[in-house]
Amino acid sequence: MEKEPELCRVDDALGILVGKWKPIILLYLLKNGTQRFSELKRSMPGITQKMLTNQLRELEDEDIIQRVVYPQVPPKVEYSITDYGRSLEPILEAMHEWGTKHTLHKMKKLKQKKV
Amino acid sequence: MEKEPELCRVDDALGILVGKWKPIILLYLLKNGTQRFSELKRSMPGITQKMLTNQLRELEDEDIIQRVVYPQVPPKVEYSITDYGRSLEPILEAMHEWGTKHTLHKMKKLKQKKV
DNA sequence: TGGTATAGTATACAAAAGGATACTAAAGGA
DNA sequence: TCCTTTAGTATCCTTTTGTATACTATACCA
Repeated sequence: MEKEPELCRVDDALGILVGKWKPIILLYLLKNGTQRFSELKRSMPGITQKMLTNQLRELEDEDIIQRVVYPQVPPKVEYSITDYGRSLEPILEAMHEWGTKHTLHKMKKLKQKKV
Repeated sequence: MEKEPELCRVDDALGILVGKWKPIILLYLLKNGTQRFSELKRSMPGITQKMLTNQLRELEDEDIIQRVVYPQVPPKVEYSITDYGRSLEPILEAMHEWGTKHTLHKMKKLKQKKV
């Protein structure tokens, strides 16, 4: 057994993915390609403008997504995944898969609580 | 193109992993097997007793770890990963790998800011 | 009799994340 | 002239997370 290395590189990935809407945004952009602000908003009922802007900015700051502004009125802004962002796909994939696999487990727990 | 399914099963996995100390605790238990409370505490400088208890309880509530109390004085309590918890390993693995791979990217960004 | 060790709990507080609501500019259409 | 559309800001508030500190029980040891 070797001494543990810098264990927590995990937090690097986690830090980027954490945020109430970030996974949904990323999965959406991964599946549907480039999207305008309003399209994203419409596909996420419940999100406020502020939160959407905010989460997009954070993802942009990490170079996970790209923001392109068209100088028009009314404004048009498009968002898309960067290649760097795309490298997160396996992780999202793995989490999604885990989540679907373990829905059963969650339901068992719910039953326990009701008893 | 099909309509998107229930996209965000991702949050199920994410919800379990999120918490300032949870990934470290999990990696630690995965690598080192069963550990007592005090051993965990010693291996995580900076964590408070309250936080450690708290994070362990949350992981226990999700059936990710198991808690065994020995009726002794002074008390002895051991924590270990459950099989269910072990199923998260690939995700942690993937995130850790991603994190190490992209340290370079982070350093580039740091340089940019300094300019 | 007092100190040590273990695994906590209780309380108060600080910081971060998220939400609700109102506001903006500027072109085009009725 | 006013309304609509788009992609935002600004302000304030609530909830969730995380931190600091002090306190507990009880057996063993000197």
